[in-house]
Amino acid sequence: MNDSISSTFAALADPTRRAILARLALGETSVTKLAEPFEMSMPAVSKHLRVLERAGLITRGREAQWRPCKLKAEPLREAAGWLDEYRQFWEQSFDRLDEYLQRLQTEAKQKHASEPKGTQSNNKEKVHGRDNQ
Amino acid sequence: MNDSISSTFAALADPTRRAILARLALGETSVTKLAEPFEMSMPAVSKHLRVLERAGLITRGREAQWRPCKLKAEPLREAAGWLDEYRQFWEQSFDRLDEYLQRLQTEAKQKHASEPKGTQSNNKEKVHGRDNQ
DNA sequence: TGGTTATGTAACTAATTAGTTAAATAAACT
DNA sequence: AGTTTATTTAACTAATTAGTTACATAACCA
Repeated sequence: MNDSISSTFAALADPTRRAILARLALGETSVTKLAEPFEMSMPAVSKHLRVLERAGLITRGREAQWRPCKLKAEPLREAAGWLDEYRQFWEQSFDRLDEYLQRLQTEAKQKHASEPKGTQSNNKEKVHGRDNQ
Repeated sequence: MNDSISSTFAALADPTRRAILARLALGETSVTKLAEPFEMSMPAVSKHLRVLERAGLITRGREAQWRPCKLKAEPLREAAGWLDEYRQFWEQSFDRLDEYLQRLQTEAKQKHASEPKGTQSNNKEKVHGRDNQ
């Protein structure tokens, strides 16, 4: 498991490391600041940072006694590229869900035409969830 | 590490499991068929399948003595959604690379105007690599 | 020079992972 | 009923991971 994409996914599989990346998305910062939100020793955080560094997700500079960490998004781009090849599959299932919901809607209308308009398409948007993740 | 996205990324961190998903993208198939390309015992493959199943990336049916595996892309959609929040970062660095390459081009033109046209923008596309990953 | 602050390394532990072989289950075939 | 085929479970091992505490390094500050 020394290929680039494996070490990227492995690095992303830990919530602490994802939180660190989220913090770094707000800007470069020191190890101590990064460690603050976690109930965990500094060496533990240091180890997480090394994992992120090995995966190429961060770089570390030097500024006096601080080692500011900086997000490097290139491996994330690779990972997104890998996932993108499967996009058709989740979009396909949404298409089927759309059909299903539309059929439900049609059947409901046929049974009793009193259902207020717009309700179904609202549900559809929520289930899709493309905008609010 | 029992949250959905962590177990998804962890499942994707192994090349064997990614290869299994790639195979399943071509269609539902049996455990034995899935195991064929790998120099690895059946129980090992079986364990990989359990990891994928736990992550919700596959489901297993029953058809006589076969247990056909089927790709479920929903967790991939979640993972892609998580990554997408970082899209601006890799696009941003590309923007900077664009600027850099454009500056190189401009400087090269100023030094000796004999550089054939179109070469630089070709390089730019290759470095972007949005189409050929 | 000596103290403080920021960070990394060493050595250890417990839990998890990825593999193995051998045995169990379950359905089909004769 | 007995055999073959497909798959899973059990029991084990070696390697890796995520954490700990104690110590080391390195730069600044008085």
